Amino acid sequence: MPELPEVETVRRGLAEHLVGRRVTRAEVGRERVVRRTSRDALISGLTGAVIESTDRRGKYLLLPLDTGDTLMIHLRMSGQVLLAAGGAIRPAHTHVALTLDDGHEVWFVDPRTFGEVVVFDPENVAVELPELARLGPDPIAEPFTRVDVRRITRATGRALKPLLLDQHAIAGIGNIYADEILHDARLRPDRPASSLDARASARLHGSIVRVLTDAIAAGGSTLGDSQYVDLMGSGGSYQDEHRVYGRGGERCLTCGRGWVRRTTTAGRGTHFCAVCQH
DNA sequence: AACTGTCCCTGCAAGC
DNA sequence: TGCTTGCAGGGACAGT
Repeated sequence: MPELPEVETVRRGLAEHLVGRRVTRAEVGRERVVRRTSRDALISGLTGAVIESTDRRGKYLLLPLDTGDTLMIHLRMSGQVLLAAGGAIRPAHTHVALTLDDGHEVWFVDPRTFGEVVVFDPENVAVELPELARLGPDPIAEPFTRVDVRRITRATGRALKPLLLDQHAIAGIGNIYADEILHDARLRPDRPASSLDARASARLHGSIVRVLTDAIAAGGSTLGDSQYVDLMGSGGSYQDEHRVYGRGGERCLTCGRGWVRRTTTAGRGTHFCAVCQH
């Protein structure tokens, strides 16, 4: 499922192929993916617009347009953004198709339709896209220091895993990377965040940055079921470096002594090694 | 503030 | 083999 590293990989593909391109045609299939506004709003907001740059905050893809508006794409669980030749056969669940002035098409494909596409006015973000306005710091795209992590962990009574999953606290971390980050930092997911001393908190900061950076370098994680792929349809390879996620019941790769436990926290599958994580 | 549960949706896997 | 049921998961939201 797309988290910060996967969305960043898609963003880099968009930066390479979409910047400077004009949208000559916009088509919307299922109205659900444009539920925040409407089919007409998306089509009129995109037709004739030039994509000026690419940005990302957490899991939100942001493409500023020359009209002053910004195109936002959120992949949620099963969304994909694909680049294709004009006129190519569109896969099932292609809900938005944009034709570019160089003849290529950009597709938004999403079987579960949890994802969404919207054109909004960034001047009015607090009203048009309130979740984006309330997002916490992005650990890769924005300055993010150990002082930030210290502040975030001290100010709450929550456990580490739900805190990492909270997009208002830190933007971009989902279930896979929360488990991998906590394993890397040798911290239990159910440990109260406020119990971290300065040293453990600094370790957590290091793990957040390191795991996300490594995952971006690997092009993200592509699991068997969720089928994350980049703009060109290629999968990532970071799943080969997962040490706990999806390894419940296996011997811990890090300490070689414990077994990876799979529990449920915050309604999500949680994986950790009780021997090396405290 | 911080829990839990619900909803949205489809594909896949397990059970019958 | 073919059905039904359950589960996964991002994230907003409602209720406690």
